[in-house]
Amino acid sequence: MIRPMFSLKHTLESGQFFRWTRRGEGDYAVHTGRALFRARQEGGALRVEGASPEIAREFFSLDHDLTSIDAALRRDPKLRPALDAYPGLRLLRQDPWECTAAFILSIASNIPRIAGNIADLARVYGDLSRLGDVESHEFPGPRAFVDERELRRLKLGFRAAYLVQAGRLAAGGLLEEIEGLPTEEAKDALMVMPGVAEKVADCVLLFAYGRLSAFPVDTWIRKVMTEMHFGGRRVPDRAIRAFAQERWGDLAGYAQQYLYHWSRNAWTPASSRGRRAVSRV
DNA sequence: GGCCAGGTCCAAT
DNA sequence: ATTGGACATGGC
Repeated sequence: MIRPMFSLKHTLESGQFFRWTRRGEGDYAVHTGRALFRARQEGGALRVEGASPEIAREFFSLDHDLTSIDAALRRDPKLRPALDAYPGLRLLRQDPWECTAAFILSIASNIPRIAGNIADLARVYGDLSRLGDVESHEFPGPRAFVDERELRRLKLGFRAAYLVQAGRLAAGGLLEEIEGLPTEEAKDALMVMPGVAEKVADCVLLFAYGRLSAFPVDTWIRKVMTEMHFGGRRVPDRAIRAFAQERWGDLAGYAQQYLYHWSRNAWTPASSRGRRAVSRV
């Protein structure tokens, strides 16, 4: 395969996608939509088994001109540490329903738990796929989620009701209609779904529909943005989104993903600087 | 053990 | 148009 600016590791491990397992250094099994494949990256070359190069190219957004995106964002000095930390990190193009469900499950949760919830749903409702020695269940279609009690037994909590109702709307074709809409209208359409408000809608726009201007504001982005750009004072999320739009325009989504990943792993907030070092896994 | 987690919804200012 | 709590569950 070609060798664009790309890091499989940084892309998969940046918290935008939950259906992967690491098999070794630079070696991953990926399950997205109906595609189960193995992806390996050694010395820059990307090798894919179990899916066509077209599928991989689409999923990993290898058509994005990341060299230009990086150069443009790099003109912002405050973004450089995050850009330098994760060269080759790309926004994915995920399956819309799978992505919507995943970020409904993300509400007031954390990455390990989200991944666990998704794996449970797939195990219970999804068809089994095989690729060599890898077994993985497909993420179930929107019609699978009809029984809220059953979902609560899988420990989805209050998210269970959201998932059932969002599934109903998705089964009715809502997510297909969104494809051709301008981003603002697409966002309004997504927000018709229970459990989908500004933040989740922005995640779906960014991670599934390739709307690179979308800027999801979660607790981490709120923290890093208020400290870096608002003097540490709490401001409405809409002010943060407006600031991001103004500063990064159509690349705000890329800025967001680098900032998100960086703020969780490398960034030391001024509020805790000078105290004991924070240790993370 | 209380607090917070890639929030959302609803009711009461 | 804003603000405070409730909502399930798990991890620290």
